[in-house]
Parts: sequence; structure tokens; C-alpha cells
Amino acid sequence: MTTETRVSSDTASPGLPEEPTQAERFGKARSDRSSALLEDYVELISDLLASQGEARATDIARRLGVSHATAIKSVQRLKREGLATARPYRGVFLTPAGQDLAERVRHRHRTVVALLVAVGVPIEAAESDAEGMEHYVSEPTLAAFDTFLRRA
Amino acid sequence: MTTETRVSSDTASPGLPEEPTQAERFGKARSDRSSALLEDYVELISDLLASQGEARATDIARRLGVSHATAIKSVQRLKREGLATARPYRGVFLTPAGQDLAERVRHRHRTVVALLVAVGVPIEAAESDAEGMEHYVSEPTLAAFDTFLRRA
DNA sequence: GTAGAAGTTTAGCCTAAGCTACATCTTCGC
DNA sequence: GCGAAGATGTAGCTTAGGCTAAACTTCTAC
Repeated sequence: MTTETRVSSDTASPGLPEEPTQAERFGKARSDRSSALLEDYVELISDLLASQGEARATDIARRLGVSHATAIKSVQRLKREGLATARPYRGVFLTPAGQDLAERVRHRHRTVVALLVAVGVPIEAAESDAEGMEHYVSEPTLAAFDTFLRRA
Repeated sequence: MTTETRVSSDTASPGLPEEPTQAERFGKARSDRSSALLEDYVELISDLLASQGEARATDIARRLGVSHATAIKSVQRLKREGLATARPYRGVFLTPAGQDLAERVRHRHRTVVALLVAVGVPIEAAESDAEGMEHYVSEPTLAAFDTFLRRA
């Protein structure tokens, strides 16, 4: 039994939001969840291309902490979605759409980390938590973060 | 081609974190991702029990925006993990462990929303984004949020 | 110029979380 | 107290994202 009792029945209240609204929020979270992996890959590939000049499956796998077979399978999904290209045995490259996404993701990642640090989160926790949180930050929220940071 | 070039090779740098560290972060994000669903269910069941006195599969499904079959299957997972009990045709209940988790999740959810609002995020975006973000907020980060809110 | 090491890809298996369709149980109206 | 409607549960399919094992390229050293 929880300590506090809610008596809301159907109008908006802190207890339970209206059903359709709540379902939409969960739906958004589910769809964000499915793009999260793509975003991680695209950002990492972009970083690897910039720093090493190439993005090889083995490197991607090692950075992500998964098997190389898993990395390759995910890259195939990136290709299906038009974010990356790969010639067999020749590494992975980003399409313009992929580069664009990488840029947006990178900016968002930095902003989230900066905001966490600005409100007092230790840097290591900020980096670690941002890795998961960033995928759920919408445009309005990101804009608010930017404004807050410029002000602080 | 991204506009900025990184020349970091292997030591820690803003460009690429060290491999093991980065793999750990992604690993944490992956494992958080898998508990996210459980947490959502537990919190929702707790809310339903408090506000309606019972949590029925159909209600859960409607709130979450999934089919009732999916909801039932997830409840079975909750049972496997020792978070809930359910007698056939009689609704779902939380075990002490489940209630405990629900309490923690609820508190974390409120804190995240409050923090977002405090830094200037519009309330609707805050509620919506928090639904996804909250699952990735670690203890140190949550503590920092609390401190920040008490100060502000 | 070839053999073996290193790296890449394919194949096949598993679990989670969606879905629809169908079967079963409860409840309520009469 | 029975029958139909509605709620609940089961079965079987799909996709995503993990894994290991095995097959295939490429590269390099000799």
C-alpha cells in the first residue's frame, strides 16, 4: 500500500493523467527507445570517422561493448534506414542523412551533459546517464536547456 | 564530413572516451533500457491500485497504449521477477518488492519532472520527456537534482 | 606468391515485446 | 439461472537486438 492516496477519477490530476495523453507519452517513449540504438551507432561512427579516418565493425563493437556480429547486424539496419553505407570488408560510412543525424545527436549529447553538470551532477555520472537520457530529449526541452545554459 | 576534426587517439578527450569506459556506459544504458518497461508497469499498477482500488489488465493496456495481450504477457514477466502477483480474472497486485520499486520510481519521476520545469522546460514537454528519461537517472544524479531543487 | 593471422560476414539460436485471432471465464440483465 | 457481452487468457507470428560458431576475405610476412 502506498502511503498517499489519490482520489482523482478522470480529469487531469497529478495522480493519473488522462488515458489518451498517457498512452501517447508511453508511445513516444517506445518509439524513442527504438531510435536510440540507431542514434548511438550513427554518433559513434561519425566520431570514429573523424578521429581514425575509418569506422570498422570491430572498432564499433569494442566501443559499444557488443560482439562484432551484433555490430554488423545493426549496421545493416542503418543501411536499410538510409543512414549508412558499407562496402564489404571496407568499413562503414555515413550518408548525408546519417551525417546530419550524427551532428544533431552530438549536439544534443553535449547539451545534456552540460546541463547535468550545470545543475550539480558529477561529471562521470553526467556522462554515464546522458548516454541513456539524451535519446528522450525533445526539441522544446533541448531549446530550454540551451537557454538555461546561456543564462547560467 | 563533420565540420570539426578530432585528433584524439587514445587518451581521454572530449572526442572519444576510452574504450572500456564507453563500453560500460553503453552497457549501463542497455541494461537500464531493459528495466524501463518493468518500472513503467509497476508505477502504473501502483497508481491504478491507489486510484481505482484495482489494476486490471485492460486498464493497464489502455493506459499504456498496447494490446491487452501484450499487457498480460508483461505482467507475467513481472510475476517471474517477483514484483507482482495476479490471480486469474482477479487483477494484478504488487509484492512488497514491487511496491518498493513503485515508490522509488514515482519519486524519481516527480523529481525529474520538477527539475525539467525548474530549468525552464514547458510542463507538457517535461511530462512527456520524463517518461523516457527517468529510467536512466542514476542515484548520484537524482541526489544532485534534489539538491538543486531545494536550492532553487 | 602463398600461408596463416586478422578482420568481416553469414547462419542459426535465444529472449523481449509488440501484434491478431481465438478460446475461455465472469458478470449482469432479464 | 441462463445467455450474451465483455473481460481475460492462450497461441502463434513478427521484429529487434543480443549471442556463438563457422565460413570467407584481406593483408602481411616470409
